[in-house]
Amino acid sequence: MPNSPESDDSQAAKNKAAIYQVIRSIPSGKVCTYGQVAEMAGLARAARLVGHTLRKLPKGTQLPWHRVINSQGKLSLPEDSPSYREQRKRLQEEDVSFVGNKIKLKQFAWQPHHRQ
DNA sequence: GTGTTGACTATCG
DNA sequence: ACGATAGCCAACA
Repeated sequence: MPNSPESDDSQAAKNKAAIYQVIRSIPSGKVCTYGQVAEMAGLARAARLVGHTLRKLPKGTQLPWHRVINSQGKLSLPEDSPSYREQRKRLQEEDVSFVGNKIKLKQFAWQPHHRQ
């Protein structure tokens, strides 16, 4: 008999939920890259999907989206955008320090396999 | 259905 | 360290 594949819509909703859950688990004062979030959500090589998901976040979301940055240690937003300043402000309030416009990933990257 | 875009990333010069 | 390039994949026109 034919398998019962879920619709693309349902799968997309599932992926979004997985991405949300991963981001929710990032502790304060730590950051994750898009690729890392995708991998932890079971979506390897879907870094751009994480970006798309965050871009469409509802305005009043409680998700700590500001803890997701790119692999260069920079924020993936135009520096002149309100969102950029919001993200940077929130991170600095969590004691995540910037050097120029970059974060030291070696220091602030969340390593779930390491004991804190 | 096809081509373009983008809150990505690894690699190269 | 930095910009250009190619690969990637879902959303959008």
